[in-house]
Amino acid sequence: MTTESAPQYDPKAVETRIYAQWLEARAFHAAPDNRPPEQRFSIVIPPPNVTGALHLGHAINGTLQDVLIRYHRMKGDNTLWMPGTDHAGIATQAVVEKRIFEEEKLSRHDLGKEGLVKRIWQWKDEYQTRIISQLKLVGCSCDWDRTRFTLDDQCARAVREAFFELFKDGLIFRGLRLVNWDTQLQTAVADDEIYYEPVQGQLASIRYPVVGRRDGEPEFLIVATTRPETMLGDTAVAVHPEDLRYKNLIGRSVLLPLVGREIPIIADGLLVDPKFGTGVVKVTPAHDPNDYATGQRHHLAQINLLTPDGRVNDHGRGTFNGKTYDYTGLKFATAARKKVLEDLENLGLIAEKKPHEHEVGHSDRSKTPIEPYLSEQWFVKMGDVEGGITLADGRKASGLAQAAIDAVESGRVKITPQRYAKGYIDWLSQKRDWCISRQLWWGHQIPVWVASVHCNWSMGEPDRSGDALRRAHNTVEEFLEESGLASSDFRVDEVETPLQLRILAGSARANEIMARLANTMRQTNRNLDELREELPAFSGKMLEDIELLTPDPDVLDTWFSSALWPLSTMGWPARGTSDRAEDQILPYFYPTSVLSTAREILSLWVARMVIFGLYLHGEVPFKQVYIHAVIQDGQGRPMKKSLGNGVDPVDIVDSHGADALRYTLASMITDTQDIRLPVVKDKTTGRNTSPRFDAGRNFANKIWNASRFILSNAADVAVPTTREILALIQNVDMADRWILARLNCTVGLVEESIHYFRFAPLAAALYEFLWNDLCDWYLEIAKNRLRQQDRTVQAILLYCLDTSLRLLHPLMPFISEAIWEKLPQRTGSVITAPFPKVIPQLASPQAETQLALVQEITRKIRDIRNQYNVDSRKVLEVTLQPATAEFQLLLEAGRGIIEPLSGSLLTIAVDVQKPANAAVAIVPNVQIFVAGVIDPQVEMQRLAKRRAELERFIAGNRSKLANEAFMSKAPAKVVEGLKSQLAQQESELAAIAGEGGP
RNA sequence: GGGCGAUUAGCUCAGUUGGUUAGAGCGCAUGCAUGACACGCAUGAGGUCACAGGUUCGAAUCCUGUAUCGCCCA
Repeated sequence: MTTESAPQYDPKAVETRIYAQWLEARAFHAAPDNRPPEQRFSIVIPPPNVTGALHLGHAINGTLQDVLIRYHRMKGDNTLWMPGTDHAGIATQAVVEKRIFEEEKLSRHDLGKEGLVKRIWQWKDEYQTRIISQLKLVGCSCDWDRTRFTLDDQCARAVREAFFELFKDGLIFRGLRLVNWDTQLQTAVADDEIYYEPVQGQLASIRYPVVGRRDGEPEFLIVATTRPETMLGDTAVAVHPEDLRYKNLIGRSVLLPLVGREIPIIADGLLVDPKFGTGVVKVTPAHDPNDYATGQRHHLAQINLLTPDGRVNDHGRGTFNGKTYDYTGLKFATAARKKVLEDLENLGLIAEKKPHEHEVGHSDRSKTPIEPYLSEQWFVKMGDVEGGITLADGRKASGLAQAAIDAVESGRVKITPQRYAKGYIDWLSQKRDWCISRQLWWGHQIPVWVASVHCNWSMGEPDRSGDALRRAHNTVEEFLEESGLASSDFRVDEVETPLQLRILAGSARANEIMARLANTMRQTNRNLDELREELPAFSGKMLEDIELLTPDPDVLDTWFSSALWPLSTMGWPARGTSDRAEDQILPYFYPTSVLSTAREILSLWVARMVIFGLYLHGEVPFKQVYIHAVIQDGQGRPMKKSLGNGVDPVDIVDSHGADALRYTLASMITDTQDIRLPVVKDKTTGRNTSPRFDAGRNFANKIWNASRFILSNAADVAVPTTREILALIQNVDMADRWILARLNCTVGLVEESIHYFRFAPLAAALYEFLWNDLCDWYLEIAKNRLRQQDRTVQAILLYCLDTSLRLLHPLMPFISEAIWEKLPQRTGSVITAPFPKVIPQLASPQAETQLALVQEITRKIRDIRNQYNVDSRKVLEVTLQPATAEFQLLLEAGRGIIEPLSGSLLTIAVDVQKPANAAVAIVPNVQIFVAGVIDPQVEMQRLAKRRAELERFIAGNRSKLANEAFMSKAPAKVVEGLKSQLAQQESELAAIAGEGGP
């Protein structure tokens, strides 16, 4: 033990060492044991993307989770914090591609799929290491032994199983739908990966000739569009059914310029606003979401004009007025648009062109404009299903989305703050199918294989019901069974286009076998011997019937694996069948206790975890969702790389220490949705920081010094037990009683704050007790008594310190451990010390009232000293005149506090005379006279100010008490309070008047 | 367009079911090298609780509307 520690707390000197000690002690590791469910606590970390390093938002969430985790660990719960990272499909691929292009001028096509994926794995290794080391620097006590990655084997197994289960039950399907298409990365992207930007464009009005025009009818219908190139794919024009201008034309048709296609004039009240523009709208089902919906309503053809890389395909040509127009190969929204406009202009079919600003969706990853694109994708069916669905626990639900809605509405999952539940439910209520396929290289391959039936014998029999497919089907099943797979490992069905079978690999082994087989079949010179070696049962018969076996080229949306995170990290689909304790974590720790995350992924991630949890495992993934506030800079802008306003948590750990970072962040986290952190550039390091973190550093330093003081004054005393303290308080003075009551109160506040996720009040409770109560008052009171080696004070101080360190530990783990080590006769680590409990016998409202009076008197005397500029070393002669003998006793008891802390010598008496030339102050029931400092003018001012205040209060209170409505309706307690307050104010005023004040 | 949130001291924010004189930290002012701490101590100044109505004996708090800023979903 060392008591000669430095006068300034140096986080660098202890943090690394202490973290290593915790790891060494395996303090973060959790394994199932026989504790009952109510004594288990688990959190799965929202896995940070391996895209890049952590930012302050991660530090906030890491801090909050660690507070909960450390608290529950100390409470004696079996506590698991499951860590890991997310492969973040499109984001990571885009970042790595961009980096490789910048540094080596190589595209993904130059590297090839294998080459690129290898490079991304390198990137992932680097960033995962970095992310984990950052979390460690912040002090996070995750069970690192269990660290998972969404693309590792265990997670991949869960993904395959989940896909298989959903598919089997008809909840995954393939369909031709309009998706958001990134023409640069050439993949579908999710709605949340799109940002909208105003673009200065042009609104062109185009004339479509009416076919078979009759007298009195217009020659043209005029449509306005900002995307004229899409007209090539128009399959209708729409008017409002009630629009008298066009009523007669409904059911007729127009001739599509340039293309020469006759397209119908339809009536649609949803698409068309008759008051807007000409009241005629072109309909391009394959290139606009609203038009797509219209097309569905009216069974219109969908003509896709795009190639995957964003050029016009073969549909982009036609003949009009005897002339051929061809746009194939042109970039859709640029070159094709220009040429379409030119050609229309030449034909005299442009009625008007005017500038028009509109919002254009851009891909968040490639920054290029998004095109709505009609393509074949995989979807999870979110809506209600006829006959309902069966969840893994046997319960029924009308559909996946509905199951997740029910979970929140029934309270099985609680969302805090509650207002966010609405957004969750609203989003799910749309029950929109979830597009889960992405045309990327980085991600989970969709566990589906497509077998093309051999042409030799299928010729002439291309119908679905034909023998050919049935035979192929049987062959595949036979083969798979011969390969040693159970029928539960795969599924062959979904005959989609003639002569193709889909084979779903539902297990790792099935997937592996399919890959081997596909590989063999791809070879021109099929080396069957090699395959036979591995699969002895392989007869070769398959090759007669199946021509080609190819993997589905797509990967899964990242959120698919993220949605499985609570399950996959705990080993699902293994359900703890083995005897090894390590395999039992799913039944033991699932459902988890809390999920802490930011609001932006409430629907994308949280809702989907609930869906998969219920559907695949029959249980919600977490009982509580806590949505934390989002950090912004001082101007309320999000912290962004492009704005250069981000603060790196590692920089703050470096400059202020992890505890200061954690404390400061927690102190800012309230129920509001945003928190602002003024950001400044540090002049010496050039890095972004914030003066706000000084608060945390100062607090840590205060704790350090208070501890130093206590330990140096009680070095040879053991920390008393609660029992010893309870014996002691039978015979202690008011300050001792008071500080223990305050400590006890703080325990309650801390527990309550953590329980309700109120992190700012948690930080405030710790601060107020340690700084205000303990340091500012009790330590000062104790100083004299310590000089006399007062054993009671020593014991109480050590008891307070010990309890405080435990209370502090969840929020400020390093410093609490560093000081804990110095506690006399203490063994072990604070990380596993029992968390303090509220002890009713320690509460003492009486001591709190008594000390409040003593503090008030002390402050009044200090105030007078200050106002009169009396040297701090000069001892003041002060007379206290209590209202009653009872108060006289109280003041006598407080003498030992007031005198040293105000630098005064007290005379206390009920019937004392006010000394001449004394400054006066009044607190309830006590008059204070400070002798020998009077300056009539200053005194006059002091009293006048107070008198004015009093008169205002008194007037207000009197009028309230005179108000009959108030007296009859206000609760008695309030009236009583007001009356006694008024009495005090009146007596104080009288006292001031008695002084001959103004 | 729909939903949600914010507006309280110079700055960043508390203020739990309406009830005594609206609080904190930083900053500011004054004084202080005091045997834990100047990353400190003591004291103080500083507020028409965005605005306008309403409910109530009583409103920062509840209701309605307005303004400004922001977020989420389309």
